[in-house]
Amino acid sequence: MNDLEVRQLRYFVAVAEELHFGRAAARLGMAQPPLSRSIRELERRLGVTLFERTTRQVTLTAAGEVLLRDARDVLAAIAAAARRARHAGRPAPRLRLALKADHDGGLLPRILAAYRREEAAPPVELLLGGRGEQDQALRDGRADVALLAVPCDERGLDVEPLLTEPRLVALSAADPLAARSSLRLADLAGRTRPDGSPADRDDLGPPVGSGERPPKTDREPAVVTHRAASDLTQIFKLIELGDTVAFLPACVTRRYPRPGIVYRPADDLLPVTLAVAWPQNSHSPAVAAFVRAATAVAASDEQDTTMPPEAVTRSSG
Amino acid sequence: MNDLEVRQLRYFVAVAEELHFGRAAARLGMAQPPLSRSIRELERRLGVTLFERTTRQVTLTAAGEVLLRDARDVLAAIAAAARRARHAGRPAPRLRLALKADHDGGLLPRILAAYRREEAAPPVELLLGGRGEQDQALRDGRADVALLAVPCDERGLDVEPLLTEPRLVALSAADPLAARSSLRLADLAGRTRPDGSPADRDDLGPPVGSGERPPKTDREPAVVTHRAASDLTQIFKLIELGDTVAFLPACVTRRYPRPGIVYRPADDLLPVTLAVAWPQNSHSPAVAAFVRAATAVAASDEQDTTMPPEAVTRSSG
DNA sequence: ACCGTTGATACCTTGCGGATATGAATGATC
DNA sequence: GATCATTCATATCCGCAAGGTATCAACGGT
Repeated sequence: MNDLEVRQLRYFVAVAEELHFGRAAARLGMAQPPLSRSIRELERRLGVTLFERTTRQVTLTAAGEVLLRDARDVLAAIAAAARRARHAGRPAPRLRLALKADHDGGLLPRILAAYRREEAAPPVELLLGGRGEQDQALRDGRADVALLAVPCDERGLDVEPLLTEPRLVALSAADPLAARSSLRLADLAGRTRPDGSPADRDDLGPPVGSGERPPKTDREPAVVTHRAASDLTQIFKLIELGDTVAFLPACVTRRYPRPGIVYRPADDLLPVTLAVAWPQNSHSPAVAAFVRAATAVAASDEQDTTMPPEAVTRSSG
Repeated sequence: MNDLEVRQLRYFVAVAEELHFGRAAARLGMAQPPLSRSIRELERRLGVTLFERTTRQVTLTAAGEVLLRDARDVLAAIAAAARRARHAGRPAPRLRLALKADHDGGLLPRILAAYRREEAAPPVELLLGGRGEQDQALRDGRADVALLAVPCDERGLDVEPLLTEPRLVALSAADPLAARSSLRLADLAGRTRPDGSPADRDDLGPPVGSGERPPKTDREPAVVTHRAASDLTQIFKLIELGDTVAFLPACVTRRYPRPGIVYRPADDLLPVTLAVAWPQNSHSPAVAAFVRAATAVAASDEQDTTMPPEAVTRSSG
């Protein structure tokens, strides 16, 4: 049939991103003429011109922009399909759970216990990652299910909220602001967050573009991390040095009382909602079992919300 | 690279659906040996066996089942991408709005008026269809935006609820039940709905499989429609004949008072929510304009909810 | 006016996808 | 239990389309 081919989409995305046939061809590891011809063939099949080209510059048409979005999605979906199939073909496929270390609202042990009591419960493989990596891992087939903070990019995912809890500002005990009992985000001007972004605004929310870099502050902070710190111990180290602050869910702050660090509420710091998420077309019984377990634990936890969290018995250290 | 090809996925889906290489090859319009070889090549690339085959029967492995879901999605996404690109390449691309005739909650005229006042508002092209066709039209690239009833299959879509309104049972004035002022679904046992499904249960909800047939009743009704009636006039004809009942949103019943038909509330008939929906990766300004218009109209309408709907001035007939 | 850049064209080569012929294995039949 | 039919796999050939090289043509900057 007159079907689009994956190769054509790959080529198209390369040219659309480079806006230069020569560079795109180099990126694809091929010569320029066959690339030009392949794009022409794609345009012929679609009956649509995708690029306006002169010998000096190449621009996307409106149709090209539309196709670019879809083509990226399709290519990602194909790669994800391959990954998922490969995983499912392993002799004993595990349930790959993506989460950010310690950001599980303290529910993880109970969720895992409830999960293991389910019928179809293959062993769980943890996939630890930084903020915003969980949804990506679900989409590209590296994970089967995730515990993540919403809002996030929910495209292609099913998301079930579990619990909402406030976040606190973690700052050095030596910080002047530590003397105050409550803060506002504006008070944090000049300080940075562990990922390098400025701390006086809360950029929580779905990441818009895929190739997004963390915005840089104009004035250089005293401490610059080469890579964004994702490990909590690294983060605490940075905070103790001053100049860096972090917004941490209450469950994390309760678990990590540290001498050099204080936690303060901030009025305009939005609470974070923990959710369980999975790919929309997943019909895996293991995923279903995990989701059941997670929602059951969260529901039983909600009834305890009336008593203060200190009153809850800690089962283990 | 070791990338999957669309052709391989098409072949795989055909074999997975037929579970027979010969028939699958016939369906694909090709000979059986190259099909077998192509599947083997796919398995080699994935490093996974997708089918257990003996000379007498072919079965899907677990990995095959996983890939089948993803492959169907990918193929649909590619076809949709092609359709969308073709449409976007037309000289004056229109905004294609999918909806079910008359099931617009009476909002459509005002939504269209508000939409036309927006900045980027290309002409609207209506795409009328039966229940459950709207989400499909969005997914496969035939429509850019839709007004539809939730719950529906929201996979790949963004959905914004507009208004919720009760549904009423439409039945023949000659029906014994017409004497009662209120019904329950159980009272409707034995009657059928216009699509042929039994009327004593409400199968509202997301359709599970793609190739689902409407369930047949065991006892044959007096009137059998060859195709499911989707046109309201056809539906009314059937209802007048008795034996058929329909669940219609209040906005429809208000617009169509008919002598031979009465509308009765049913206690356990869930209300229907009208929503505006669009493909998740759509960044079209026209779609954004339409969604803004629809939500604005719905919001302004919500304030009038306190007064009974009869009190609302009817602008046109 | 000249030169460099860049996409298009022409032509050749090759690898892969498809067809035909045939083999091998398995279940059914008498 | 020998035979046959069914069905997937293998062997081999062929044609086309994807990729490479050489070259042209158009446009911009100096």
